[in-house]
Amino acid sequence: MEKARREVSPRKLEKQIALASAACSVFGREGYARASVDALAAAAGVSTRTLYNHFPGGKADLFRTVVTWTSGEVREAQLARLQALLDPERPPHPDDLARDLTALARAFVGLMADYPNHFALVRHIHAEADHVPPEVLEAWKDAGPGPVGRALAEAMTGLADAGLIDLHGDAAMAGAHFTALSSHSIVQLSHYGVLPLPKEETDRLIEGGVLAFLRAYRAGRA
Amino acid sequence: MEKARREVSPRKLEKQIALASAACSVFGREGYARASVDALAAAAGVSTRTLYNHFPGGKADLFRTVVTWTSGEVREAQLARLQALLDPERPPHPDDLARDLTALARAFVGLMADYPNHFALVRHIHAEADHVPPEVLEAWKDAGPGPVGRALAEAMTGLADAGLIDLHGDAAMAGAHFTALSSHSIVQLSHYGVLPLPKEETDRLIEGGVLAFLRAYRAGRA
DNA sequence: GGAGAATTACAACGACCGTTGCACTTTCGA
DNA sequence: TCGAAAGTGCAACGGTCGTTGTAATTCTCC
Repeated sequence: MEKARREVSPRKLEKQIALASAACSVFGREGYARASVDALAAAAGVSTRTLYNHFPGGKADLFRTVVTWTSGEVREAQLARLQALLDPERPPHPDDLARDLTALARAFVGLMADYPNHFALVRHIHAEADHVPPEVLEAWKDAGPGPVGRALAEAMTGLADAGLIDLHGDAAMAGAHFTALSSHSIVQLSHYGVLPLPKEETDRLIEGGVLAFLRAYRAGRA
Repeated sequence: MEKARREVSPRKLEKQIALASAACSVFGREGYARASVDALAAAAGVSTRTLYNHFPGGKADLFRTVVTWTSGEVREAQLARLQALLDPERPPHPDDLARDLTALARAFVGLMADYPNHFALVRHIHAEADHVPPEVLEAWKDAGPGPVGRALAEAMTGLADAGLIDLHGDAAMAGAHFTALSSHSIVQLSHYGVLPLPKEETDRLIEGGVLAFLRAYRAGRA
């Protein structure tokens, strides 16, 4: 958490991170309305009063912090995986394209299991979009889906430049179709990662999605 | 609403429908936790007390009823559109395949605009899956996504039998890929239909999705 | 060890909520 | 027209919640 909420001593930062981390779990599980301040404080092993000392704005203030913080965390993880598996500078060998794309899809889907609190929180943001302050919504979009979508579009452009795929005129759409095909069914069936889908089923859906993507976007077709 | 909650007089039924319809709007906008019983009653133009007369179980009872009722409504609408646009008995002419699939995708996306309350409610169900009684979750799945997914798979099988598409071994997955490609981006960008996406952009995304689907599934390819 | 900051426990407040009981009024069919 | 069924307004209950104040306690670092 490189961006401190308010320029403060390292000791305060530690507690604030503990609070934000615990709050992410509670907000994700309960949602904003149901999450009581007492529960938020207890989850961080902290008295209610110190929560208000660190976040003068109370529950809303903490929520705002949590959203931007966790969104940044997950974005970094996602960008790292994308960079590692599909570096635009070093396109894969044609024979490895399917394998690499499958690995990328698996990595994306795996994020839901690695950051369940974050994605639970995002689901609540989606549902309560009307009640979330617009600035928070913007912060989330800027910290999460925005950069990732752009990076994925870049990666697709890289693959196209290497002659591996045909963008059919729209790199962003190709990226969106990749995530749609590789994650839509899994998100649907696993209730956004809540229900544990059998691993073999997950693999089958991912592989099917990647194959469909390649049929639609592999270079050298009609 | 052919299935009456409890076998009752027509007069009661009318009020119960009014209550359920209004409650769908309130629950969708506020979520379960935030929706107050007073607000639910007021939205139906009814006193709090009569709400409890019709739904002895109170808020939870009303919520249960609303979920199954609206899910059934939307399912019927969706099945009707699917039947009208892609009757398995009468497959389209090959030249019309792209046009018909585009129309179907447009119809599916249009549902979100036609039943905004329902989809808002579904979003809340997704987010609060932990707090929704399992029976309600099951009722929703049985009344909504389940039959629609099966019908779509059937339609895909029909297209394959007519030699129009190649299922690549899995009709259900083909159907899932169709909905993924045609709706994923729009759902994402429009925040589940909350933000009004420009019509031209919607059309562009739908058309792109259908074209990608056809590249992946049209018959007579490698 | 002691100054000063940080944290705690505790009580209290006003507000809202879900639910119920009761007496009263409206509605509607026979 | 009458009588039962349905609906209403109101008050009240126990409960939870967000938030704040205060005084006592713990921790950290010089």
